[in-house]
Amino acid sequence: MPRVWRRVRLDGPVDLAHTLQGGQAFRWRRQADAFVGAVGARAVRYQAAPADAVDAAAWPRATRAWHARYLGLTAQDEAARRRLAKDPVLAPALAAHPGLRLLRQEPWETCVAFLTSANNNVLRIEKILAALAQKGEPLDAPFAARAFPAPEVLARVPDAELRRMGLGYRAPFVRESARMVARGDVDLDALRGGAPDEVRDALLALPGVGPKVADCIALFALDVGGAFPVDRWVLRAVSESFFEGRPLTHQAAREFARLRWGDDAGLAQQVLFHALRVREAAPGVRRLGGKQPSASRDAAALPGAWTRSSS
DNA sequence: TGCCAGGTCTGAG
DNA sequence: CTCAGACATGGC
Repeated sequence: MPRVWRRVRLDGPVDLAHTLQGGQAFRWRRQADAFVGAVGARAVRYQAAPADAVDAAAWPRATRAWHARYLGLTAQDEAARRRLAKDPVLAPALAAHPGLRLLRQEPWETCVAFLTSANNNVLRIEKILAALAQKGEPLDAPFAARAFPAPEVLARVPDAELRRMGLGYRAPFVRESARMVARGDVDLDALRGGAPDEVRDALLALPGVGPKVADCIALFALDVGGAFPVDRWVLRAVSESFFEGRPLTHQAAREFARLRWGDDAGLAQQVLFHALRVREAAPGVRRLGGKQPSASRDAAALPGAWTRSSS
């Protein structure tokens, strides 16, 4: 099957490093000044646009729209950002990271990624997903890229092999979830755009999926903007920024977010998470951009991004 | 060398 | 219903 490589200019500030390797997605690789990976059945290469790049109307609109959606560069995303900017407490963090976007990823891959993320660290999550991806179809690209293996495929991988990939005790979770999704017991696509509570409850049926992972899948893959995943970082951020550091339950943090930000809670979550992690520069956290992260560096947002994708 | 990692599951109270 | 502990694995 012939592949056409297209080069598309995307508008809007995108901080590729922080967006693609900031804990939302785990399969992007840095290649010189670009990021290579796969989204669904497309191999993709993202790169900051040259400063003198000019837009061209002839470039394929559909492809551009597709990438704009994936990278969180739609008009809706901009609107959400503007609304959140009115929150005086959130505004500084938001302004400090103008290029941080909310990705719209593939549901099944996101499901497995965050199943894997529980009680795990980013480096290991990346390695495990890379190993799992070897079960997927290779994509035609000038770099190594594979589609993420379908649930039917993962459901057939023996438990011992999954463990060998580093999944450990999560192996049966992945296998059983794969089986359930393959059977249609949980229809991920049907949950797209649903109400946060309903989507979450539906996802909780999957083994290894608890409240936090469910909200991650809802937010990063199912267009549930009001989903507010509460992990240790976000819990801390909410407590410190809004409750003077008082202890807070996960549920309380989530309800607070829903009340304060409504359908924009998810983007707020990403901003809070990212701001805290950058501030901490915690050990084990990848040094983004290969340098000390800093607000000024972030503020120098990229004017756009080039993409290549087979179509 | 231990501790820790974008939690979840389980059993006890 | 709330709440410790356990939980595979490997990086730091």
